[in-house]
Amino acid sequence: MGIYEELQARGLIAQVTDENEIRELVNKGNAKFYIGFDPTADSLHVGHFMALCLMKRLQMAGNTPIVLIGGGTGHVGDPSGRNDLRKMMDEAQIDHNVECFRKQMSRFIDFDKAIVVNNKDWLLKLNYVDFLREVGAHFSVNNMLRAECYKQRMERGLTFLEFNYMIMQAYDFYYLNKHYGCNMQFGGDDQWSNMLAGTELIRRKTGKDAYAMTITLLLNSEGNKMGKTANGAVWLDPNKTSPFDFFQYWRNIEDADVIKCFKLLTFLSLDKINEIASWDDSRINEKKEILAYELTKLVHGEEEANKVLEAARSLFAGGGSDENMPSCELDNEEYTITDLLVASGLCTSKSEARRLIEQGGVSVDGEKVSNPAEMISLKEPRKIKKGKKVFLKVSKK
RNA sequence: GGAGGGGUAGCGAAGAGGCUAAACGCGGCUGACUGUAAAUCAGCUCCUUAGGGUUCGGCGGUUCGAAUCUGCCCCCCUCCA
Repeated sequence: MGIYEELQARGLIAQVTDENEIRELVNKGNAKFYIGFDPTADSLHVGHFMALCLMKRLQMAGNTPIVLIGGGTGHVGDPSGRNDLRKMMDEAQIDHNVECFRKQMSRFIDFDKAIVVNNKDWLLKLNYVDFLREVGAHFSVNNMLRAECYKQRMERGLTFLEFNYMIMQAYDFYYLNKHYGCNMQFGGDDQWSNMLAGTELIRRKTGKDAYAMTITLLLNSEGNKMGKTANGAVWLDPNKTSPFDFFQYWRNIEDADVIKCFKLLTFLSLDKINEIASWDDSRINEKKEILAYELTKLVHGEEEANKVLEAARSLFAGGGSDENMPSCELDNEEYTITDLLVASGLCTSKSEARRLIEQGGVSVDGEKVSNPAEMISLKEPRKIKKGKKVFLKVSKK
């Protein structure tokens, strides 16, 4: 089974421009492919993670990845927040984000065998009129408006800036094709029309074919994007999403999504995954634990994954060591339980804390607290439980 | 540039002078049942020193009283140019 068939079997492939050509290129290790990442935040998230895994898989099969970081696009800023021109990221912020991306990516991608580029190196230099003549002339507005990505925006309104995004991305592909011999682009399924614009541009400018393939979006069984929580994305940066929370996110996914996540996100072999899938449903929790462990290991390393696994087990299964449970340190020696919840960040306001206590959702060292004014001493570290799944060990600094 | 329609809690959306801290839905939280799942059911969902305080794009005005009326400003949408 070639890598292409493996990707297919895992359900990673959403759309392709030319299946036979792509299979041939990829299976023989002749693909020089790029995936673009816009540095809109200082950490990658789960959505990027799938793309990185794909890169890694293809790299392991002998193909050459090109990581394109969208420093140019970052400069333009996210058009959807267009009344906030001031919020536009400045050079330093973008460079910072780019650095964070590089660092996180190095865990997945072997940079010695990969090419890393930043599209600001060519996009920012473009001359408007030259660009229009060389590139803009090849695009039909009529066609562009028919593209799904714009159709959806047509009702809400579309700025000229946003409208040009497709052309910029197409130009990236063309540029990489010309200067690096890049013959393929991968991206999320929502990028499909932008990617097609690129293959089209290359064909028109050079007469050669280039290929595009999109990755399945990570959706749960209800059709919502995974990797999002009420508090935002699930980040790969341990300072933004702690390894424990990261682990718990996957530990708590719906039953119906478990095997899909194994296939799309882990590096376990398909044989192994099929074996796990064949296990009886009574072992569903075991499956989830393996999934969470594998992903945590990929993102945060084996040592961290072991710690977190142990912490989760001891918290939920009882017994074991509490050494690795999430913890925080506070200034004072004594707090009311209400203040403690706020000071530790478990609640955002005293009202919320009080409510939680009144509803019976808080316990300290295993004992339910019902009085919002109860004093809690931190002479010894205390174990706070909020709801059923949130644990925190609190101690004095 | 002209005409019209809008901006209400995390989101969607009611409310059109006091009965409104603001219906309803989604989302979120807690509890029950479970398997750290889903579904279901119940409660909660601005802040608070529990007296109150501060909210309905922004700043003023009218009024005993304004999310509701009014002046200006900002932003969004639709149509016309």
